[in-house]
Amino acid sequence: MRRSRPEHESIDETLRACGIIPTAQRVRIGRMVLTRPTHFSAEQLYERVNLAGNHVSKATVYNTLGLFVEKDLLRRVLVGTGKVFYDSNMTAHHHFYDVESGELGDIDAGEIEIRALPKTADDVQIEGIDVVVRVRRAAS
Amino acid sequence: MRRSRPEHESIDETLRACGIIPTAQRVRIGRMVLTRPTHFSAEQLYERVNLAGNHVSKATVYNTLGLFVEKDLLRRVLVGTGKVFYDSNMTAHHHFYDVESGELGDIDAGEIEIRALPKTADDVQIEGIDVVVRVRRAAS
DNA sequence: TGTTAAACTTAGAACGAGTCTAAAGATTGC
DNA sequence: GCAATCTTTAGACTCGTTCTAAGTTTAACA
Ligand SMILES: [Mn+2]
Ligand SMILES: [Mn+2]
Ligand SMILES: [Zn+2]
Ligand SMILES: [Zn+2]
Repeated sequence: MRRSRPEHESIDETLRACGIIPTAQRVRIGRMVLTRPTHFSAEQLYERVNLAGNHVSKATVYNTLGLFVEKDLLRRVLVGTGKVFYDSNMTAHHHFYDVESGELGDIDAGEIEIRALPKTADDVQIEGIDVVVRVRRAAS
Repeated sequence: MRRSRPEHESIDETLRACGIIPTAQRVRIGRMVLTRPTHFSAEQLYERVNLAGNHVSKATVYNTLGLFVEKDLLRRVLVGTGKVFYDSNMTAHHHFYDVESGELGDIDAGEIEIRALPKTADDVQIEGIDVVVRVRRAAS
C-alpha cells in the first residue's frame, strides 16, 4: 500500500500512518531520507545522522532501515557484491549502476518495457521486478 | 568473447582455450559447474566439491569462481541481501527468485523486452542488464 | 498523574561471506 | 637439475550486518 508523502505532511504523521511509533531517532532518520528521493547505504546514513551530535546507534540505523523497508517507505537496491543500497524513491523505476565508481542512478520505468511475464504457476505472485543496467565509463 | 562448450570438448580444453592453466582443482570444479547450466552459491560448491575426498580449500573455490567469471565461463547473479549466486548458463537470460525458498530460476531473454536504453552519455558503455523477478508462493 | 507493560535504543559481542597472508607445492623454461 | 613463476592451502582477518542483554522511552490506563 503506497502512501504519498506530501510536503505539508510531517514525517511524524507519515510514520504514524504506517503504524510506526515516531521515536526521536526514527523521525530524525526519516527527515534525512524520506523527504526527497535519494540513494544511500546504511553506513552513509550512519555517518550523516551522527555528524550533528545526538548519537544514534548502528543497531538503530539498521533496525530503522529494515522497518522502513517493511512498511514500504524505502526499498533495497542490490547492485554489487556486499553493497546494499536504500532508495526513498518508491515510484516504479529501475537503476543503472556504474561498476567503477559505485554510483547509482535512476531509470524511468517507461524506459524499460517488461513485455511478457514468465510462466507463473497460478499460486505464484510477482512481488517486484528489479532491473539493474551495469555501465562503465569508457577508459579514455 | 563467448565460447561454446560442445560436449566433445573436455573441460581441460575449455580452460586452456580461455587461457586458464587446467590444474586438478580447476578441472574438478569445472566438471561440476561448466558441463550443464546450473545455479549455485560458493558454499554449495565448496560442500559439493569436498564430498568425495580430495579436499579443495575455500580460497581455491573462491579464486576459481572469480577466475571463471573473469573469463566469461560463469556469471554472478545478485538476488537477496548477502546472497551471491553463480550461473553457468551464459546465454542471455534473466532470473526469477523465490524470496521464500531462495530458489533461482531462468527466464528466457525473449520473455522480457528492454525497449529503450537509458540516456547514456556517449562515453558510457552498457556492460550488462540484470533483471530479477522476485516471486512469492501465495500462502495457502 | 503514577504505575506498568510493551516497545525501543544502545554498546558491544557475535556472525558469516568473502579476502588476504605467508608458506608449501606444482609447473615451466632453460 | 635449477630457478622463476604460478597455484594451493590453512587459517587469520575484514567488514557489513545481526544479535544480545540491559537500560530507556512510550503508551495504556487506573
Ligand atoms: Mn552499507
Ligand atoms: Mn555463498
Ligand atoms: Zn532509485
Ligand atoms: Zn540462469
